[in-house]
Amino acid sequence: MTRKKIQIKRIDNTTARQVTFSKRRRGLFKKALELSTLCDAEIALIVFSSTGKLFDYASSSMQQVIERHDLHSGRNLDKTNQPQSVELQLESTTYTLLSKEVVEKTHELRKMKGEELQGLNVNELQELEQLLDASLGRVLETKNERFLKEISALKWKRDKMMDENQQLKQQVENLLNVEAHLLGQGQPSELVTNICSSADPPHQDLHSSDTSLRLGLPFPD
Amino acid sequence: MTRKKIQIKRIDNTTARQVTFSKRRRGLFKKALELSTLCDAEIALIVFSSTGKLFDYASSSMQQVIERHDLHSGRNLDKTNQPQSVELQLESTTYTLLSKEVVEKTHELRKMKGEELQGLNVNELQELEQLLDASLGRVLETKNERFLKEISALKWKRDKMMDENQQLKQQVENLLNVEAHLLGQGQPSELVTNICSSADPPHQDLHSSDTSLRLGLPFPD
DNA sequence: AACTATTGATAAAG
DNA sequence: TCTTTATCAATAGTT
Repeated sequence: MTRKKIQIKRIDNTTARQVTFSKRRRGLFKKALELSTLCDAEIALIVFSSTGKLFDYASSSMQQVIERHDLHSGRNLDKTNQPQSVELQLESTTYTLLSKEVVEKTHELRKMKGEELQGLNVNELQELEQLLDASLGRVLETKNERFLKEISALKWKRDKMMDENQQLKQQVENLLNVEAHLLGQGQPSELVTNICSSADPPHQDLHSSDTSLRLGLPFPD
Repeated sequence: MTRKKIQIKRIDNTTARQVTFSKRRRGLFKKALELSTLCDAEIALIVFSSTGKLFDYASSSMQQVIERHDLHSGRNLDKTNQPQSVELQLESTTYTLLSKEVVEKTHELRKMKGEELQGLNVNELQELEQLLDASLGRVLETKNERFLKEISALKWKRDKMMDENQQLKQQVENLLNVEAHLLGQGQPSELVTNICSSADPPHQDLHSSDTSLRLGLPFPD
């Protein structure tokens, strides 16, 4: 479909899979809407992501489309007799699966937090170590990016402020010159000298802003 | 979408509508199949043409997907009356909770694996870093314990073997003495000297067993 | 999240 | 309905 043709088979990389899911899901729902609009069709679309999140669309009402579908599939094993047992069976199956998933993910999380290492052999510990190390690396990298970004932003702001200061100083000087001229004096007043020197930052500050003091805090601006 | 762009609104011409329906329906089903395959999603698609003909697709089973969808939408708008509604309501609630838990844990796991860091601010990254660091520390500690344990066990075994060796050597010597006595010789034979020296480990081996070569492998004994 | 080079889908025509 | 073809749309890979 684009930069390269892809095989239609499960995408192993989790991130790539989620990105593709997001893109294609939108496309699919758009197509469903277009078909129902263009051709006056009644459509229901149900999608569960691999993480279990639900997305759905129905041109009319979901319940209506499903009932119409049930009628078509010759399923009139209706509601009043013993059908609920089948129904409940299905529900409990789904429920059981979900429960197992929760249990499994909980254990995995505990292992990743180093809280449940007893059951692991040395090989598994080694693997976990590598996983955590890689993860930590990514976290540090991301944090680093944020810091560098913040530093750039602050430097830019600082430079801008310095420029503005320069202009303001110039303005003040000009105004003082006018004042001096009006008063018939050749020297600027004491007051002015003080203002200028206190507004002028030391030069070494160019490479050591106070950003370092804020590391770890969310962007304070 | 081709020879000319079209408006997404009902196609009035019946023939054209049917032609478009046919083409787009195929496309839609293809996309649904691709999405479920590529992204491991559970999908159900129901389409009724304007003439009332049914087309459907489900990645697993239609009933299963519909069931799951019903549970998600926390429906108790059931079929008969409202007797089971209390029961189903409870199940729905539990189901919803479980589903949310799965989604939540999935995300947490992805964060811990460093695969989903975009949504985190610097503070959260910092916390995650600490968590991973602590976890990594515990894993390393556990691994260390295992290694030390293995080393102790091996040292103990080695010492035991050395003792046994010593005893055996003594035995051999005694036997040789007996032999020498029987043969009327005062010196032990060449053979014995060789055996003793090759069985005697060098002293520095006390502190460098071959355990290091097995680091990372499960207890080889 | 935005971009873009490519592949894919499809409107119109036969 | 099928095929062809000119175009428009979706999206995989990349940044």
